[in-house]
Amino acid sequence: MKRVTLEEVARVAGVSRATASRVVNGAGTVDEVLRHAVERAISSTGYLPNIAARSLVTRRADAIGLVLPDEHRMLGDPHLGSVVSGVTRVVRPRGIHLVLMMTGPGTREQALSDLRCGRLDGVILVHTDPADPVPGQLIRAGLPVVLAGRPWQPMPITYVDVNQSAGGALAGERLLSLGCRRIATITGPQDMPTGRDRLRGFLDVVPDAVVVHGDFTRQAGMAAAHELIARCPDVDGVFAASDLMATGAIPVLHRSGRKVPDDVAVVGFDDSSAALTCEPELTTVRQPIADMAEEMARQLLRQIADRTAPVTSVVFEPSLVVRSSG
Amino acid sequence: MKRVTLEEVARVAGVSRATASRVVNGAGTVDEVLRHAVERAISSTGYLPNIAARSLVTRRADAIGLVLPDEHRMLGDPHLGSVVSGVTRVVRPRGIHLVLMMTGPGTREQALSDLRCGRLDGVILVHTDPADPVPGQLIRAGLPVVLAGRPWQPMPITYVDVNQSAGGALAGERLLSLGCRRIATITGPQDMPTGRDRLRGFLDVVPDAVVVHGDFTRQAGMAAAHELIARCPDVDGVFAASDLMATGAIPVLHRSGRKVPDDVAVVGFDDSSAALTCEPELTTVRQPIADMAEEMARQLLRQIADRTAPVTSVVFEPSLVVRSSG
DNA sequence: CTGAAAGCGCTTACAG
DNA sequence: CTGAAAGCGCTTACAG
Repeated sequence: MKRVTLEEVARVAGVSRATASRVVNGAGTVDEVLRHAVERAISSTGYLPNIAARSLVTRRADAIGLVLPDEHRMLGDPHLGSVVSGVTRVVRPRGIHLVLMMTGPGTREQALSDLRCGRLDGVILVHTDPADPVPGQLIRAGLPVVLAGRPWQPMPITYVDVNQSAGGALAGERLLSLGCRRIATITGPQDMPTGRDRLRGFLDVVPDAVVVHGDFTRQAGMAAAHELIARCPDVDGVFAASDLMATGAIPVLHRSGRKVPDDVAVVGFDDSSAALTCEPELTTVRQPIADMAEEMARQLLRQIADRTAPVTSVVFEPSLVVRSSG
Repeated sequence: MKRVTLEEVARVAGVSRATASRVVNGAGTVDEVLRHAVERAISSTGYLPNIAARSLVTRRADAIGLVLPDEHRMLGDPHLGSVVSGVTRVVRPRGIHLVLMMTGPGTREQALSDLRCGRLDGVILVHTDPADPVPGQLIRAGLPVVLAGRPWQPMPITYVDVNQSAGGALAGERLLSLGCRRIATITGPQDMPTGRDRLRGFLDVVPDAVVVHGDFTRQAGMAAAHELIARCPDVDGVFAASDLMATGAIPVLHRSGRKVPDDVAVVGFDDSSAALTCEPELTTVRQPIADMAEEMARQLLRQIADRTAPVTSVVFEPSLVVRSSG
């Protein structure tokens, strides 16, 4: 099974390599007759273009990177599949490869050098943290990059996010409409935009809520529920800023003799798979992850096509998924 | 920021392009003095090799594909993160890219042509189904491939799997040692090796178990639990062949007035995140997914390095994770 | 150990 | 619209 080159296709079709190349790349400026001859030659020889040779001259890798944080934070992330699926939808039809880079601490620079040496045309950065220098370096180098989620500090970078505070408000309104009178929230980390925004939106709607701090993990949800019961025994509505925290809190509430949702309504955030496997099933705020991922890919492709494209931010609206817990 | 080429490094170091190339690639046959000169030139110029140019001559892409089934089956897959993380651990230090291909029906051929045109050096195939022609085509073409999980039909292909029947046996032994007398199992699909093997191993240990069929989904777990209660009201031990089915079955058991684990012990399979968010937490059979993924990557790299490497299969042993449900 | 030279397979001005 | 030719940046026999 030897490799078929353009040279051979051209020979079979009786045209020059240049013409063969034009029809492979869909240049409109080829005579019908020759085009057909080349097309026949392509299928009869089973020709596939050598991507490396093409890249060498076009200076495009036709590959983008999806840079994820290290395993500790990502292993349990319920959204990875949806993100990949969304990005794939826009990238695949264009023949662009999705390169997954799961980075440990200090390894994110890998993406930078892949970009610099032309091995990647651009990257989508997920879950950066405030100390991460990569986004800044990327911007300074003028390399195409899109952030998943608003950056920690304001910076001129394209990002896609969900309206986190609107999500918090949705949760608050739900608990209010359920008739809850003593409402509490278990927050996400307050040094993350996500954590802060969800809380802010929630407090806009339920200003007198009891606030207990958490960090999005299940363990934090359990600890917070204990604290909540002690501080506020008559609590009848809880907004957990992540589904994971909600799944931690519910068993604690149950064990304290409180029924969910009869005694305490619980609303989560994420609509992760945990929302469905928990008992009762979780009412939760949904982010359209796959759609957001599609948009990130589109934004990145736009930047790659036009290096001077303006910095953009796209914010999606969350929705409430009503199930049994609240 | 213009691109630095080997040519320039050579000029700065005062050597030929060939010599510069040798030190970049770590060929041992370079004089100490020249080597140092080149290394200095590399860092002073910030040189990064152009991968496309290198690929063109080495005929290696330095990229492998991870081919996953379409979103429907993968979105909820709890293992994606672990698989990626395991593969990354072996692939990254070698500078090899991990290309994620999430395939819809009929799209798996993409991987094949990427392989043929040299854009990928090999692929790891996850969750093939029996009708999938790709594994066969890959083998026939002599292209490097590793399967995640035993193939449906016997074929000469390298794969990595967990000892599924040993896992079923582990679950059976657990229920037995708990003193259960009326034991049942909710099976996976019996046209999948995974489903069959888990059942077989379980029945080896609990030959008189009541068997209800499922398909690994949560819905199937709920339906099966209803059937089970009807057919066998005194059931006191259940092995669900997936955690998802277990999380579906438990609430049904609860609603029927049976306490888990007091009245009915439940053991799952997968040690997925669902096992932790369910109440009570699930006792389950664990597969060392990340280790298995590492091994797949290693096997693939071996095949890429040596096309005549013998077909191998590596089978890992599962373990029982005891929590509260059984 | 080192360098001059060929060649990997493609795209793209440039002429015609 | 078409083709001859240059060139993308690297690696690797081949001589020396």
